[in-house]
Amino acid sequence: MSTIEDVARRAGVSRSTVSYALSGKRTISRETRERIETAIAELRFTPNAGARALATSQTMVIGLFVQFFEDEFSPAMLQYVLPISDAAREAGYDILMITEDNGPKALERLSSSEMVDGVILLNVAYDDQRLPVMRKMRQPGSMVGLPREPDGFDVFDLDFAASGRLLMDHLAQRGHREVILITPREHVFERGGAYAWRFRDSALQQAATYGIRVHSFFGETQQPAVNRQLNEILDAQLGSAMIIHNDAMIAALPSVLYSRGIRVPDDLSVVGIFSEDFGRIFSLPFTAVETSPDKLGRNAVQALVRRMLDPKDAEAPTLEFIAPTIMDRGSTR
Amino acid sequence: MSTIEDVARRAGVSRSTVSYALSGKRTISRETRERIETAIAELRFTPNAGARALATSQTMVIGLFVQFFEDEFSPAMLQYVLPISDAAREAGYDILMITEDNGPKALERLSSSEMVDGVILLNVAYDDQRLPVMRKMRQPGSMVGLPREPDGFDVFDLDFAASGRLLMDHLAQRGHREVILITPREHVFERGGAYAWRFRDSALQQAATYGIRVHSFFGETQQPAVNRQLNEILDAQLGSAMIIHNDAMIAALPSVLYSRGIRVPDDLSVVGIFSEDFGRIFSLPFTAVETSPDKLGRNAVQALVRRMLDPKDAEAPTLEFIAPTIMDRGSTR
DNA sequence: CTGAAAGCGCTTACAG
DNA sequence: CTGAAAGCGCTTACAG
Repeated sequence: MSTIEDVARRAGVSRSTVSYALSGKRTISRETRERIETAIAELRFTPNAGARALATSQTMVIGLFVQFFEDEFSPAMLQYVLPISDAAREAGYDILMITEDNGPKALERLSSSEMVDGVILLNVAYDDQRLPVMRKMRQPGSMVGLPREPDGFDVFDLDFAASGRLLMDHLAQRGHREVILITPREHVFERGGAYAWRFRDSALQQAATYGIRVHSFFGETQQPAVNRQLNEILDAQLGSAMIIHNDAMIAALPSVLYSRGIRVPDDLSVVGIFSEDFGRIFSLPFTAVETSPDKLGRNAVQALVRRMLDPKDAEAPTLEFIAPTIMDRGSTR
Repeated sequence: MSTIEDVARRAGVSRSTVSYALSGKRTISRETRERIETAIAELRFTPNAGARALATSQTMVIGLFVQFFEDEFSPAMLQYVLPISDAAREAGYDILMITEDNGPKALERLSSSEMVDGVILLNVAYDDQRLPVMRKMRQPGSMVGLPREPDGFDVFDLDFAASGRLLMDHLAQRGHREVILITPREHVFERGGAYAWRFRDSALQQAATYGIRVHSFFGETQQPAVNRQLNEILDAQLGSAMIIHNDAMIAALPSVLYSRGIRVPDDLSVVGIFSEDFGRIFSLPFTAVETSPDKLGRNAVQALVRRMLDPKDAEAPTLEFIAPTIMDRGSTR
């Protein structure tokens, strides 16, 4: 690997001139610039990242914290990770991916060793243990998921409350008076997955205004429990429509419906909340609120990049709830 | 952020002594060591990663190259990424995740800027464009997937040839004489996904030794084409058993079978090749060869760590094919 | 058992 | 328009 010194010698200039040619931070005569450029090309020179980080206090790396919970359905995570990685690269950043169980400790380590210029937290919980660490570190952070005290950070999430209302409206308009609601597992509520109760509570409230009766269940996330529970719920014949806010349950639903000979929407109306990608992978024929993981991920990167570029800029942190949209796949009547 | 200088001053020693206390590379008197340790704790000191990398020429970061192809089913990728990330952390390394389309360019960039100590390539193709870059760089690499010329690298993959034979044996033993084989998409063969033909060709060859007739199809990977094709194939009633080497097709199969009233194994025997995790996520009730993505990922990390620790050690690169094992889920008779 | 100093490869005020 | 030099925060021979 050649260094900036090698380039300078070859081009017959000083190291500083090469550096400035690279950064464009001062004007270089055309002739000198060309000599430098050919030297760089011939030597295949790329600045050493560690040296540059040391000199500039910038690593051009973003720490991405991915959490996997037993009580959640893992395939959904990739839909956030890929757009984030792409958006980061477009902005000139690489992604250091952290999957450690001990998030706070890992955050502390990345921050104090200055390995990253900023971090993105995925799947943030209401009383997320990583938040206290975030408040103390000098690097900015943005997050997907709503914490109890979002102040000071750029927070992005789907508007789950509006989503719950929207789906209930959808069913109310079609005359449904008794609805089955399947939520995430109870444990998700307990450990502070705010999306779970934000969606459920608003759906229940909206149902009340319509006088709709709701039968609510905590859904399972692992087979064979998922199929067993779906069958039990269908056996009970509790309503003319179902709202499913649970990836594992809705992924398993088509085969259960088939096996029971239940036709959608003729025998039962079904709506859900999942991303277009997820729907395609699992061939889900259900009308649903689009969860837009790509948009959430890209927004998180964008906000973070703005803060990393201009740490002084105390521009008010954004708390952005993406408005839900319904993708009608014809599964209601 | 405090530096080693701050620690040294507070402990009343020199910077070098602090550094040696940290690395344990020379004996420090008990008293001095304790003063240093308390100073480190009080200041919450963590060595600056960039400075350390510059001084040692080691970043303690592994570059992980993840490729997503249109012709493949994406949810499977996570099963490799997570075990790799965990194994890397256990060995003291962080993961820089690269998802760029232009793999060779990204590899060049990481290597020449010395951002990583080594790389892992996932989903390697037969004539992978990243290989030529790998040969020129000074960092070691290991890979999952079989390239045309694996020499010089640590390569790990499932033994797909043995897998094809194993499944054909399984069906032959149960008396099947006419078998449907569904492979990856044709495009996977064309772009050099060696796992595709290694599996198919050995299955066909083994069938020939038994005198079994095989109807082979390139499977689709996107809905609604997947369901349509499955229905066409089932309509044709070509055999008493199916071998499916295609994640999207086998994930969609249960609902198609249900909708047609085909019972497994009474009406049709089905075997596949997928990981336990994948089977659980998609609730697949099919006997299958276990693809062991976690083992492959961990082995790749292990081999890479060995080489990173001891670059001189020209120990012969390993080409390891993991022996397939069948997980019997009772879907054959 | 410990310290002073060189060096890793950059960037950027300071000077001309 | 360009160069010499200090400095970023570590590690590690060299010396004692």
